[in-house]
Amino acid sequence: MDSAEFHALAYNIIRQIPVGRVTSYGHIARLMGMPRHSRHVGQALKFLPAGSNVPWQRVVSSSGAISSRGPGTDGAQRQREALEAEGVDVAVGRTGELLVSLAQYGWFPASVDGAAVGDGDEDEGEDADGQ
DNA sequence: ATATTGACTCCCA
DNA sequence: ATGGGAGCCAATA
Repeated sequence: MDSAEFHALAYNIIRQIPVGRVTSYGHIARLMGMPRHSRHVGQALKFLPAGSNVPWQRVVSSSGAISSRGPGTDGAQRQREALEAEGVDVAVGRTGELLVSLAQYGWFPASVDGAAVGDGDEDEGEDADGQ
């Protein structure tokens, strides 16, 4: 698979995250059939062109924490605002760590439309969507 | 071509 | 529950 295809697939999945919900890099990678490419999902978001309809803000780490990619960047801050605007409650730690309750807003379907699940490490699980 | 980094995750102390 | 270290795959330097 090409990096461009990887990005496209990642975007395709991220676009399907419902409003008011968040998921993790690792899960997206898993849905793509590449559970070991968690970091590259974030990488793809970095390649994300402006104006795209990809809700990158709904993607956080597996701990539900928003990675503060640099003290001089406001990305994490904007991400929090965007999430709160969608109704997602974001907790802020002492040092400004942004935490989202995955138990409450986490969205982890076993598979999504257009996703290629099934590449080596595969452990099917029921939708943890506990609405 | 080799070394380092990165919007990560998991396991063990 | 928290903290530190190793594992991973690609992109960049």
